[in-house]
Amino acid sequence: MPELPEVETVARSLAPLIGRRILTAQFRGLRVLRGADPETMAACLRGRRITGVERYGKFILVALGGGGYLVIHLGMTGRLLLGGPAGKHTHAILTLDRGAVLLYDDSRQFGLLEYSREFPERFKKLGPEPLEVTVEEFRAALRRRKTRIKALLLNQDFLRGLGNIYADEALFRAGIHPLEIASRIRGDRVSRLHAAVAAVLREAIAAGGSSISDYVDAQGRKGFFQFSHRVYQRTGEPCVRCGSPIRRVLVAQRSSHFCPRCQKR
DNA sequence: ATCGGTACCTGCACGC
DNA sequence: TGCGTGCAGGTACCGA
Repeated sequence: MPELPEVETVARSLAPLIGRRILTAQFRGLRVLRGADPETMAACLRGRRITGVERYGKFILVALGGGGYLVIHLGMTGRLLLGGPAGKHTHAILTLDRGAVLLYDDSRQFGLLEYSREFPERFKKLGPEPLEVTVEEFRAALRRRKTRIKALLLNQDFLRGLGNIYADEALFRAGIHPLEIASRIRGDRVSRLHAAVAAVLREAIAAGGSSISDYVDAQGRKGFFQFSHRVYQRTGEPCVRCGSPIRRVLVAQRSSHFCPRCQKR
């Protein structure tokens, strides 16, 4: 489900929580706590006021009054829902004042919930925000890497927030083959890729993200950027630009979709 | 230090 | 109906 545009949309949809106080926190599936003790976690949250909700890469950072953060990563199938009944895959239930309830659902349990007293240590190694990185920084970083460009775009230490959908879509827009070696992308192609990444992310945020199977924001609304995908999961369909059938290759064990004619190596 | 491969989990679509 | 296979928005960890 969640890459930068989806996480941004979810974070925005959590705005109604700002100013609310957490009354109780219950945990069921413990895997998403990654070994943390559920009682300790609940005690860290109980009685705290939510002072802000922001996105950092693909993470959601819920700031708590008096310091400290609830750090959330949605993994592949995580959902935050304001209200609604708890289901089979509900792993956390937070009750808040004025009757609000926040559920964390995650069927595959690749997501993460943690409490952090300080700005999270794990954030320090992440790369820049793709919507903030300058073309000069982007160029310099590309030059140092010998890996395939698709794998690099997925690497959160390079840029924080891109995932499989938007990496494929950005490469298509820039006319770059997913197997191209990063350091061999030079000149105009670098600026084209830099601009394509920003453009596809901005458009996707404006569309509320891509709802591939069951992604919804915290208020249950679907995104509609899936209707604007040009290559992602369009294997065999004609390229919107040249009509060639879209192909699929594995790069770093992830499906990569591209047009063999518009994206030559 | 970097890189690619594998593991982690559940659900779904598909062919038989 | 069921069974096996492959695939899915993610990251951590391992060894080369």
